[in-house]
Amino acid sequence: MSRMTDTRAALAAFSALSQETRLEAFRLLVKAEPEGLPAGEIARRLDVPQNTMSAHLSTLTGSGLVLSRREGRSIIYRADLTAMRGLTAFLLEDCCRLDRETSAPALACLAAAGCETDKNGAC
Amino acid sequence: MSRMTDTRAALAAFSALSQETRLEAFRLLVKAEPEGLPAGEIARRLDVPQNTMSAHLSTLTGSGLVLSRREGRSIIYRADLTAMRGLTAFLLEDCCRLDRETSAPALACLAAAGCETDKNGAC
DNA sequence: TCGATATATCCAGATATATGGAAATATAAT
DNA sequence: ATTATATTTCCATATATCTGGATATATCGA
Repeated sequence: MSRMTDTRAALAAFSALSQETRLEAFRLLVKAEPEGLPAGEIARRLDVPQNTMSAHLSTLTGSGLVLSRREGRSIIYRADLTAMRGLTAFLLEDCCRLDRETSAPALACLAAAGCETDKNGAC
Repeated sequence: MSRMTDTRAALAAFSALSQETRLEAFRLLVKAEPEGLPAGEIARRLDVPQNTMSAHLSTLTGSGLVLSRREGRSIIYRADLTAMRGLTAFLLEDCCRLDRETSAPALACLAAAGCETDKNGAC
């Protein structure tokens, strides 16, 4: 399920990214791939109280754009590039009116253009 | 200025697309390219009161994703595919960490993959 | 077990957004 | 001029979101 199948997921993703702190956090996490970052570190870097940041991270996680795992006392957050790719595909299918069959190679094309690839070869 | 240069524009765009009625309206407008649709028609198709729709269209216009022009008594709304492309590029630069120079051909690549092209050959 | 660290949850006030009735504006036709 | 049409603006209410203090939970080390 790497594709944003319904509007629901897209709405959640857009909503998550429509808040400054969350957008910054997400960009931070994308840059921090694939290691990810602990919640406290994110809060510190963005200079936001930890509980406020925690609420935002929860929103990001709920939107599907971010994943988390516990590691000792820390909780490590990671950007979910697959979901990100899905959101981009959703946008492309609207913007460029690409259908599913066409957008798949289009995304592969982006991968070829230099972006990070996962095990499936997509960006 | 076809590129989403700062976070401001991206935030406004994400915010505009994070509401169901607006997302539907935007998708409708993308499909209606390049003719566009009058406000009333959009309201009718989405079954939303015209003043409510007007407020949403105003938000979309303010975000830069949608353009409008008066035509007689009607006001015709159109999706701004250039802005749309900018938003996609913003996403790609985060997701795939493409820089400006790389994302340009990547977008052209998408155009080649079958999407609509404008006079500059981008999708 | 106790204290320290990392994070989440609870809660409430502040702020922003969504919604739609009523009235205003702009254009067109008669 | 008057009336009909298309849309916006005004305004108030309802709803959702943001924020951060206080507190709870979970894990680790001594």
